[in-house]
Amino acid sequence: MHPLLAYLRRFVPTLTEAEWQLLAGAVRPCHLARGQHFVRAGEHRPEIALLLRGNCRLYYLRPGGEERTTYFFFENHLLADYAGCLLGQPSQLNIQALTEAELLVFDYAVLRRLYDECPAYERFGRVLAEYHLLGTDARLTEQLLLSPEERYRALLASGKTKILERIPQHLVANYLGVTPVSLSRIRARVARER
Amino acid sequence: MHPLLAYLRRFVPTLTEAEWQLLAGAVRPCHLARGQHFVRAGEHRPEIALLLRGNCRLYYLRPGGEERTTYFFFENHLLADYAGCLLGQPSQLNIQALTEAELLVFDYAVLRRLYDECPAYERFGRVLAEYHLLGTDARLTEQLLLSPEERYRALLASGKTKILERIPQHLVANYLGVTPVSLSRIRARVARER
DNA sequence: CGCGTTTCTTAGCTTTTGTTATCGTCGGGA
DNA sequence: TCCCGACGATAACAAAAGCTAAGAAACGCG
Repeated sequence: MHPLLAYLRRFVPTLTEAEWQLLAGAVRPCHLARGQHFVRAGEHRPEIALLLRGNCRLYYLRPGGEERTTYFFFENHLLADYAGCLLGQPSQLNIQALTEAELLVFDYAVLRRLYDECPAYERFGRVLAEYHLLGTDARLTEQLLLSPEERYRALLASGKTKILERIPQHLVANYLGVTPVSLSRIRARVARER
Repeated sequence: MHPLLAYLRRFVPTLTEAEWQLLAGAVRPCHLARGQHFVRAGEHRPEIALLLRGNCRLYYLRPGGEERTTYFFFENHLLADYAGCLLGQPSQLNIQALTEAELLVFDYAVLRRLYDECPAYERFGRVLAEYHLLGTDARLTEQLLLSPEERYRALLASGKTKILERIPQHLVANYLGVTPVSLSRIRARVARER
């Protein structure tokens, strides 16, 4: 099965072949070299991409030019400047390939039109937004409820081993909301007590 | 105009009177006394409420029984255990009235059925989730990018004066992810330098 | 009006984090 | 093979936050 169709059906199991064809023609492959950007702050890039292979990071530039990585993308996840798509504004964020990456890309405008023309896609849009809202909300709650050390332990305990296995530690530190030095100390503390 | 209809039309301007009638019959008023809960952790309460008057807080219970407030609701905002509605699970969170409050309530099951039966409501569900996702995402980003003092300054600079004017400071501290004592020090620092 | 609760500030002390810098290791590229 | 850059651990110091406690001010309620 086409990987994007499989992705859509995870959210809308009833999506028919005919409905899929409404989007299929707009999909094009895309390759990113390691270090290459999918979108940079200031650009407007109203495109949605399914990551087939490799991984990417989402980061912001702080005043002074310092980078802060807040999210990671792995195989079979969507990546996009979602806020930029919804608001029609330039991106605030940067998405960059951490490894070579293969994508399937389509214009947000196509999906937006399908929202009007086909209820199955409107449903997809709803369920997708709901799904991401749950994830973002859980992560915000974790930030507000847990200390840095507790957040690191929670990451250890959670199923997200891909982050710890495949992402450089100083980026994981950003993701947890601490400095790389601090995460190194936390790791030493946690390791010591076992 | 009925306040809930006005709310729906902020997200779906084309909603017709006939479509509104599909939901209108399921809506009932609800009153909360100061301190009373709309939902408590452990309960399942698959209901959506529009807050007409008063304000409420959303908080979690940490191990040990300590409360951590992470969100505030004001007039003309929806409140619900959204995750519990979507997942059909008991609530992880608590929503409590900080003042006397007037609500309009309807069952999530009704909205869920309208998703299937009426495209206008499916659209409402999508746009609502997208809107909340943008807000939650912005707040998560703020947590990851800004220091506590920067977050307080950002709250001062943002339009959310209602939070600072109408919410006790120790709850605002929770909302910003710091202790009440620490927020008091931050305020002293910020005030000193002007 | 008076009393008690809530709210906020301040202080002293401890713990953690941020900052800067150094060092060792690893890996890719010339 | 050599060199340079990226990555991570560690140390020393400064800054900030957490914790506990005490006191002042504001508020609600009887």
